[in-house]
Amino acid sequence: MVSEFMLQQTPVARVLPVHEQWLARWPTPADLAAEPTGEAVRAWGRLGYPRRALRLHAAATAIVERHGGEVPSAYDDLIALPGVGDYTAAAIASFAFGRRHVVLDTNVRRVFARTVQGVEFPSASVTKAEREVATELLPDDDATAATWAVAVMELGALVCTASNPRCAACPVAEQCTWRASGYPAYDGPPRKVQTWAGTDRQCRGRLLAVLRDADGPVHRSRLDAAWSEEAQRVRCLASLVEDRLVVHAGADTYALP
DNA sequence: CATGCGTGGGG
DNA sequence: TCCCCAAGCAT
Repeated sequence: MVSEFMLQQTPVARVLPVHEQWLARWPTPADLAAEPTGEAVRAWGRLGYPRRALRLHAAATAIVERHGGEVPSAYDDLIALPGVGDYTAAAIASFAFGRRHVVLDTNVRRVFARTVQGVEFPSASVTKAEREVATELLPDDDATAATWAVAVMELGALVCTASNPRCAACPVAEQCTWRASGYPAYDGPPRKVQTWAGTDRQCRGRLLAVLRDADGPVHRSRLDAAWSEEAQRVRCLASLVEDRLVVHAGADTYALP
């Protein structure tokens, strides 16, 4: 569950060391739930999207309150937890508990887009037809379905990659529609790339990094020095407070919660 | 359904 | 150098 939260939009290589330290410090949900949320934010480090740290902490708290401290195995219980959506609920139920679920992440979607649909990339959002294909291909029994889910996902992550796929090493290359049709280039709507320089997201990251790297509360002037554009800085600090990633500690000081 | 939300590595 | 991302979620 911890790894799934961390892997939501963050590459595996960057997750590994943080995941290891996290589990050494908080081996159970109760251990994490007993800490202030700010400790989770600090331990999250530079994985990005720090709201995931708050959600993981909130999920740990909910697990203690609603499930006796044990991570639930049922999809419906999992998806009811903060920060757990369809993918994460299915992944935990399947990978950790061996249940039969359609695990549909970006890697799996790409594998099916190529092998079944014959296109280079899947659509921007999951379609009904796409989910039906994934459901139909899923093996019937729990154990085989769970193995299938992790196998297809690894295939997408390691072989059927977004760029420079290693088709020579692909076990289903002979069955791949995209390959059979001569690797037609992607011709859908342009895939959106998120801007970064000068955005609120960058500003928030800078501000939070100051607090993360400090031992205790920091003076407003330290935050002022981290971002020169005042209106944006003020707006972003307010949004961080609103998001509970930062608290107003004193008259002119801020801290992690 | 589109948008906002971090970060640093690789092509 | 610069661009494109990488195992989503909540709103």
